[in-house]
Amino acid sequence: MSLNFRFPNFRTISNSDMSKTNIRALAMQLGLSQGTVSKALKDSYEISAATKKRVMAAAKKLNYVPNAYASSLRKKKSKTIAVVLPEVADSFFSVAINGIESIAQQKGYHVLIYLTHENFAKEKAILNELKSGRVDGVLLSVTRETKNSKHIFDLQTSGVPVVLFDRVLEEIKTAKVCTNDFDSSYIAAKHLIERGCTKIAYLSISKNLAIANERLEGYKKAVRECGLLFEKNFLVACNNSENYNYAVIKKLLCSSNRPNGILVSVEKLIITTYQVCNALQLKIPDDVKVAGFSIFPSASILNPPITTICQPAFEIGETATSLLFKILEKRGVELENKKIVLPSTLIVRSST
Amino acid sequence: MSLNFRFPNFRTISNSDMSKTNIRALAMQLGLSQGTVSKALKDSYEISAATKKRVMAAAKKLNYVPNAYASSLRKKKSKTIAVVLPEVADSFFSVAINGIESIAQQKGYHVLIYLTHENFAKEKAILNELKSGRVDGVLLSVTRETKNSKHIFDLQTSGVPVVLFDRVLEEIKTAKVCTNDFDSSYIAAKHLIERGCTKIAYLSISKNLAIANERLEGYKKAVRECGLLFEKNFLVACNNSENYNYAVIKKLLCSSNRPNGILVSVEKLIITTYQVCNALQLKIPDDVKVAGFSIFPSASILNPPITTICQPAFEIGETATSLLFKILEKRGVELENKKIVLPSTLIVRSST
DNA sequence: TTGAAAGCGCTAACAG
DNA sequence: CTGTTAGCGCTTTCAA
Repeated sequence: MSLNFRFPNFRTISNSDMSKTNIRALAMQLGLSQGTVSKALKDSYEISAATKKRVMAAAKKLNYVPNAYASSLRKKKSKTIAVVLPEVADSFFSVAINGIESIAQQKGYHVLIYLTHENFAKEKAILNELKSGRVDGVLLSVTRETKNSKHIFDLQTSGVPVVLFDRVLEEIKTAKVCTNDFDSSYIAAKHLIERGCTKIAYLSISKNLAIANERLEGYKKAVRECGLLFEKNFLVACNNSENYNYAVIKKLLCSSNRPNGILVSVEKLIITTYQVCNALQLKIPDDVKVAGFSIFPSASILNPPITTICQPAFEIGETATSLLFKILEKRGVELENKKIVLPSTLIVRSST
Repeated sequence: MSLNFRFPNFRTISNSDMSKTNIRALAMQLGLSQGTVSKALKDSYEISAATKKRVMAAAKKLNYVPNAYASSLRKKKSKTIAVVLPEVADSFFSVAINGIESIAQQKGYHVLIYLTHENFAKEKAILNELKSGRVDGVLLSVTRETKNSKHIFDLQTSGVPVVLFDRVLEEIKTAKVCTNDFDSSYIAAKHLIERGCTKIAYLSISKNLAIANERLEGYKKAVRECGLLFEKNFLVACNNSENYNYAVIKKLLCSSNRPNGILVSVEKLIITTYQVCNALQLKIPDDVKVAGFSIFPSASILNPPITTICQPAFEIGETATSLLFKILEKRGVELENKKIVLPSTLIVRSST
């Protein structure tokens, strides 16, 4: 008569059969209860050292990995956050994601990523889905179409904290992290003026976005202060279409009253601007000086190297994520409505 | 005596109380069973049109969003995939993520993102965690340190399909999507030779990565075929440190036997190469011609515009994801070990 | 120090 | 067509 017969629950521990080991199987193998195993695995003080050791060893041997969703369901915590943003093929956002991921990984959190592609309806649908308990919190940078914030409010109301970054919305009561858009735009415009620009155009991307307006206002302030003439055609509204943007920038630079300075409010448009200048044989910086918001790694090897307002993208991502965790850890009720501003830096290069 | 008293389960439908509505609450409000509500919500043929309508209306009114994890737990499907890759602040990967996300969103799947930062131990830990049932499948691009593939095999064995993209591992039996690294490297090297380069250096990033070796071999073949002399110092092993890379490239270009052509195997190193050339006052393409693997959006406005081997990053992401879904939908057992090669294109610009 | 039992919210088989 | 029931795998009282 074998030992196995006497203790039918004690089977030789082996990982040869391919069924996914769950805590019940593990407990059976060990001749312990699920509860005990569960506690042992999380190193609970209630469990004896010997048992813990045995449990850990068996878990390792059987390659036991606890089911994430069972645990989430039970604990009502998902250890997951969502990042919702317009675009990832953009230096700013991809570096920001890096910052976000680094903090999340450090905290043992998982990161879900959702791209809105600047589509408000999609943003709404995504945030609505996130009420499902899938995530403990959300990091959001809104689309350029987002005016209304009800969808965000609803998500918060359903118990999911939201932290806004970069493209923030003032009206939402929560922590926000962004850069000093107004000031840095002002500084950049001033810089163009100092370098001799008398007619400065501004390339914008959105009428709704607070940060776009901040940048616009910073530019306007500088222009106004210096008493420069301001033609209405100097304000160029760009959008998501490269062809369209190329056309309007070309029109700007072909006009009889051509600007001699351009402030570009967003990275993508810098490329278009350079391309138009090349096509029109306009020399930067001689014919027209260009500065722009960007964190191009290639800024220094462009032709010519471009003066940039460099945003602290990584830090913005990190900070927003840390803030979110503070809220999740309930250490941060007082963080509601806190706005953290991480300054950009003007890096002067030969384009101005 | 009120109706409410007679039918205590019938409360007026309202969303005023803040408790998160679950299916039970919804069912109670409606005076139906959970099962019926569940079926009605998924438009089951078993349920009458009238009931469906009533249920849908109430769900909407109460802002009911089903708990994702309860449902995942029950169905043993997470509707989630993971993307595991070295880096996101890199044009190639960020565009690939775009492709991935677009297909996933279309299929109603969620995307978890994990960065390994070229760290093999991290890759192992991440893949191990993904045995938790958190995801239905994984898209993986390995670190440059990854030699061993046991961790991947283990994940597959635990029932999670893995599709490799870009940085693939031949030994793993699964679907793979990459570009024609060997051929395009060969073509680029040939191009340099046609443009008059007689001494071509190659900047590499990893000894393990299959794709790095493919690129290297393509280069070698071209050099060999054309009978060019091959100095061992023309093979420059770069790594993750910008300073180090700058130093070795500088050394290369300062050597008495300076190459007059450089093939750069990875985007980041292009910037360093340009910077070194600028610092040394070497003229591209006169003193040295440069071509590189890259999908820089700014390639055309560099000084000079750089000849690139342009990888179909978006399509690689899309294709890998579609393949993964085929496998998940069990339509793809025969896809095991299928390798899809999406060709890169050489875009000749003034750097050569 | 360990075990038993209840239940997170949902789905799916089976009954009615 | 609708209801009942039994779990998915885990954690957490509470009892022993």
